[in-house]
Amino acid sequence: MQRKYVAIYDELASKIDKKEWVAYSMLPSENELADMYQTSRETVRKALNLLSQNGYIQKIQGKGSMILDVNKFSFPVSGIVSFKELAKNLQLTSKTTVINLEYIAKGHSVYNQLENEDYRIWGTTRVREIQGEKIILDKDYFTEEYVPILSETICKESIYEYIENELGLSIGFAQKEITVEEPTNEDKALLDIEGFSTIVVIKSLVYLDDASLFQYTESRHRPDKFRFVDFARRIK
Amino acid sequence: MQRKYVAIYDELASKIDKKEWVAYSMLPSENELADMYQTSRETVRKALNLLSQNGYIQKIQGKGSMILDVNKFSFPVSGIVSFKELAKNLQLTSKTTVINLEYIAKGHSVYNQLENEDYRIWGTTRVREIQGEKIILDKDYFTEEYVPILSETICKESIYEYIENELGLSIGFAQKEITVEEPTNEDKALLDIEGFSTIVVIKSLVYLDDASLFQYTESRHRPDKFRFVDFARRIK
DNA sequence: TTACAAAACTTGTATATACAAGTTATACTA
DNA sequence: TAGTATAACTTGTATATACAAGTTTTGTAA
Repeated sequence: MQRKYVAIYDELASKIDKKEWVAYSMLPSENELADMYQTSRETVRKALNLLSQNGYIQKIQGKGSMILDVNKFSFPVSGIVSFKELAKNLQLTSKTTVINLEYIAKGHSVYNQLENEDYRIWGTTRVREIQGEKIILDKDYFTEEYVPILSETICKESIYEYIENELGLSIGFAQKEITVEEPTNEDKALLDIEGFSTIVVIKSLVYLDDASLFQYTESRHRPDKFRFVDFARRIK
Repeated sequence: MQRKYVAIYDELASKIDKKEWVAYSMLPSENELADMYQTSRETVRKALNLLSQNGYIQKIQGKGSMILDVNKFSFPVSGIVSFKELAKNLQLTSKTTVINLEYIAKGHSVYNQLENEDYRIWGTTRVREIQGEKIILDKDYFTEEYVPILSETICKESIYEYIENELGLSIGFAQKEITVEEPTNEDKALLDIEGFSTIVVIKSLVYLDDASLFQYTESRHRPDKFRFVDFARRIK
């Protein structure tokens, strides 16, 4: 199915991103949009709810839908985004070096994190260079159940692209935790962090569409280059 | 209006929070829930969408809605939550000291942050103590337009409670940015951060339901006590 | 028993209608 | 002119129907 409401969402979001529709002005009314897209009001409302959830608009009863300034904090890094997408969006020169790619020995704590005993676990360590500086250390773990084969070439390119396009897996959601820790010896050896006494650590559990636990990741960032942007709605 | 779908959401969310319904099991089907609550399937689906957005369930086409483990990272601090709610939920002994409460002189950068020239701006600085340690420095700024009166008593209690219950303002959404900075002299003077060379800074722009910009906040945390938990869905 | 097809479930999308609730413009009255 | 009531908009909620699409169970045939 084409999914009309997603198509409408994409088109409206694109117009807001490209500033064809300027912030603080009003969207056409739901009935007007329904006419424009030759669809029903309910279908338009599904598209508008997506826009609202993602911080594009604020709906005001009786008045209409106001377009928000998505660039207030310049660039949102929230959600699940891969490093490659990120670097491309920010137009930075970036480079990925694969430090390590191997099966993790049984008994390692990731076997608990991934709640898995039956399958072996792939582990890979990668250094991310931005503008020539080694800024980020990514440690990713996958169960062999979902990712049977993993090569250095794939790790150097985009693992997410491989997983979604080649393996046909569909990523659903992630639980993330951000903390600040002291650098480990590995951090000090692999990253350019002279003079820094802390590291920002983002631990993620990533799940597929069918809610199966699939990946555990630790992304370790030099604090001066770390920035996390979030959009949150008040729960009523 | 009673808003059936919110009532259903609250009841289901509560059962999952209290673990009356256990993680990884399935919710009753949408038709069964519609029967149970004497309502239509569409109304049930609105409640389930809220659950899905907030990380309570994963919907799987053809199978049903799986209950997720909300306590995977133990406690979600995402969304817009006040310090008082937070401390209560975590059952910590906490104390708030009001350092400062005054009008901010024109020319200060918050007049730009709040995009305001016509009204004066309230500024308050507060220290948050947890388990006897001075951990968090909160600097809040409000325009006089929406908050005409602010007292030390209100700041010592909950400003949000005052704003929502007394002033009748309805908070809509917030844009947040998390970064790591060097401590200022003020941080060093007011917080227990001997031996720490970094501070986690959360800058927030808070908006009302009608999308009007209302508050600017800087919440400055000692890094060892900082923890941010997030739930993110993959945008398809 | 096994394999396959069909039926009976599940959630997903699209449409239509009705009325409630909030805002704004209009028209009327004093 | 000023104020007020009304009408005409806006979004919000609730319901019903139909069919698409994915999963599981059931029943039948080999």
